[in-house]
Amino acid sequence: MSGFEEREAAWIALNQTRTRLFSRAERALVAAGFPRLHWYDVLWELERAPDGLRPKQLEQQLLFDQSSFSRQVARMAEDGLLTRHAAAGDGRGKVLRITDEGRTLRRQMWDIYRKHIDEGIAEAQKLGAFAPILNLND
Amino acid sequence: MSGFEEREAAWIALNQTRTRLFSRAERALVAAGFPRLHWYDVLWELERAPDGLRPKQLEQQLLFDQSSFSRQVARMAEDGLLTRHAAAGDGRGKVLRITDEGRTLRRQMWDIYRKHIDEGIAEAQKLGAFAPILNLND
DNA sequence: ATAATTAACATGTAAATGCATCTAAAATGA
DNA sequence: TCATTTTAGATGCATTTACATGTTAATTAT
Repeated sequence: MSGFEEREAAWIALNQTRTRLFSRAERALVAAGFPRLHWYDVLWELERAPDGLRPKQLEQQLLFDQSSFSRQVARMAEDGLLTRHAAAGDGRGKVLRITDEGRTLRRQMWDIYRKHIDEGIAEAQKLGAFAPILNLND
Repeated sequence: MSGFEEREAAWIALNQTRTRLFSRAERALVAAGFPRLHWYDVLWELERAPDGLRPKQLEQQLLFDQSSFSRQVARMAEDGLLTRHAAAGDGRGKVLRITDEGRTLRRQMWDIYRKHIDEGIAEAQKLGAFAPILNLND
């Protein structure tokens, strides 16, 4: 049985580990002239959806603010990373699809992101950062 | 020995769990008329430092951007949550100290934050969200 | 000692965020 | 069917962010 303090400790560990890795990966991406990680997330979800996705759907999945996401999509469309078609059967909506350019960018970003995930998780492990999470299960 | 794909999976789990919990807690705080969680983080670090902290130190610990943190501190000072004294022995620097008002706000925010940590971690556990992290250790 | 470099923090500015609001199109229901 | 409500997405606007740069003080090198 894990008490409350263990959940707190697990959260702190979780949060610190993720923040550190995320921050380093973003810095590396920006330093290499690439966009930030939330661009990556959008590209990744779109790449996994061959039939495209509705903005609302993606926005909720990625926990974006609605208006921010609307503009995010506009920026990415302007950069040629995705297209916005009118949604068949729903005159209000759009369907987003990744472009070849988007796929290429995602792959390039992944090369950097992957390295940081590998290093960051390995380091966290070595530092025992996951111990509080493991402790939840006793 | 854990291979690379396991680190990826652990990262995805980590990231999703933290993002979800963080997002919910922030929504709840804002809905209750409180500031966002990075305000909380600053207050918490200051509360644990009876002699105060230098902005640079805090900024690096919390992985803030330098200029953003400078303005963040200015806002919090304006709201009476912390004070900025000249640093003894360093004419360039400041020392930040939490105020009583800051302590009160932190405690109020914690009541909400704590609940979300408890629920969020418990839910993640129930959903098996930590499995990929546990898998790292086989 | 003093000149050159580095460090701490602030600020100008352009871009991003998020709340409130708007428009147009479904869905609901009387 | 026609009026009401809800939903998808865009946009105006004030706040926030982050890069670049400025200012002042400490450190280092000559």
